[in-house]
Amino acid sequence: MAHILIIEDEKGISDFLKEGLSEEGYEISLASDGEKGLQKAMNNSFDVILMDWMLPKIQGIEVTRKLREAGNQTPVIFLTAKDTVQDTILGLRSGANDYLKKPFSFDELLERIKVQLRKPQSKINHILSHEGIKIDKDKREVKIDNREIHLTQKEFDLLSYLLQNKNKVCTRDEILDKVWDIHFDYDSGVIDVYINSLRKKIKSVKDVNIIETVRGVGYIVKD
Amino acid sequence: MAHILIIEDEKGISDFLKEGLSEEGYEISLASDGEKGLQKAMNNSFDVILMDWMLPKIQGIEVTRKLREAGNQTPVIFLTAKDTVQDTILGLRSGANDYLKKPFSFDELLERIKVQLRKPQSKINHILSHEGIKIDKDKREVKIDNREIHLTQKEFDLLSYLLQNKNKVCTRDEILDKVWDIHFDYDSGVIDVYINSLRKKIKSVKDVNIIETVRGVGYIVKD
DNA sequence: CTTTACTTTTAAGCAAATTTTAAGCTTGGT
DNA sequence: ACCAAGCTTAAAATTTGCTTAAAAGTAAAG
Repeated sequence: MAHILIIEDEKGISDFLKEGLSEEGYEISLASDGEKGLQKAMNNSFDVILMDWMLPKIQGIEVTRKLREAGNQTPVIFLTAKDTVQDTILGLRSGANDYLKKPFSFDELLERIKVQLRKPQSKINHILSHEGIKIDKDKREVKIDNREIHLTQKEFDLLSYLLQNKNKVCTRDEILDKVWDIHFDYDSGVIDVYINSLRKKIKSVKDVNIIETVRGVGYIVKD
Repeated sequence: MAHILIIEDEKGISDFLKEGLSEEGYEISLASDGEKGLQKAMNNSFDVILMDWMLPKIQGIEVTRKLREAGNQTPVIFLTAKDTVQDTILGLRSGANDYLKKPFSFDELLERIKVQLRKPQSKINHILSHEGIKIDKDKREVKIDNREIHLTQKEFDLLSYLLQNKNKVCTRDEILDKVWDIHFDYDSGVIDVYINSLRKKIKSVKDVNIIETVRGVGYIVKD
């Protein structure tokens, strides 16, 4: 689970935060002044830092600035009583990622922490796989048991669409709509031709038929 | 300069935003309802989206959700009169990156936009390298096996962009958008010409072809 | 202001790959 | 056995990308 550093000198607040966040499953570290906070932040890798503005030794804004100068990119959320627009701007400009004015709602804080924890982009959704067939949407590459096969654009789009809707029958209309961008009623044999060519290309590498036809309706890929 | 999409139905507000942000040097696009907004957001690559909550056709929260479902990671900042904690949480949970309650300070908005525009990278990306090809973005210098080759500005930008997106197909639209700053549909052979010239210059020093073409889509540099 | 060197864009011909059409053939269900 | 739906194949139509050359645009130097 994610690891959060709280840099806050008022024990009441830090205890309250620690308790609440622990309950949510976060691992918490505390620092009671700017100096200790900076040191902890530099020597460990936290997922988020909650920062007070007014702190003993070094002010929060200065801690943030020094962190960024040192190349540390850990998301910083200010939690502070300094509530003017000017303060907010200074806080953000020092390198913080968000700025919450006290008193704040704990639930909102939770949600804003989650925003910072979001992965910039998970590749997870860009790779589909099914029985040894791997589709990498970024590279537009298809591998069967690690052997690459070349698909044309439409073949790739069609196969992706079928795998994306695994275990669900894709009707001809849906396929025409989503893969061919044809939104009206249209009758031609294109789909048949492409299904055929996909099956052929797959079979040339591995003797399976993953695309079943559902007579009168469309096609399906089952687990 | 960064490109911002404003999805907002009240003309007064969108005009105000457009004027203020243009003055700051941002390029602005407008959408007056959720449907148009979603469409624009999907078909272009913006750097930030400013989103109203209550919109004709599709609500802002739904637009955000659909964007994220489709894998679009563009930062979204809600600008809305819905000011309860519960609304904020719903907004952020739908996939937004920040949430500002009306009336907000324009200066704070500006600063929060800048937060979203911050690149999550440091000096690492100033030097790209790939199979003996080294690009120094600061010096705008390209070396292949330590022999320098001269690239024109556009050639340099294009090669940088491709290397920055290593292992991901760069579509022609994306390239036109990011390298040529052309944000509308445009058909010309410029990209082909530049790819050709890049390949030629690289080959004149080392007999490799790092730029693969993905027919019907774009180009990719693979590891 | 004009020249010159260079960069960027346009345009056109060509070759090759992709996509669509069409026609005959197979198959499953009644 | 019949018929419609689906399969297979090959050829036609279309699109795409590569390559060149020339035109248009820019900026520095004379």
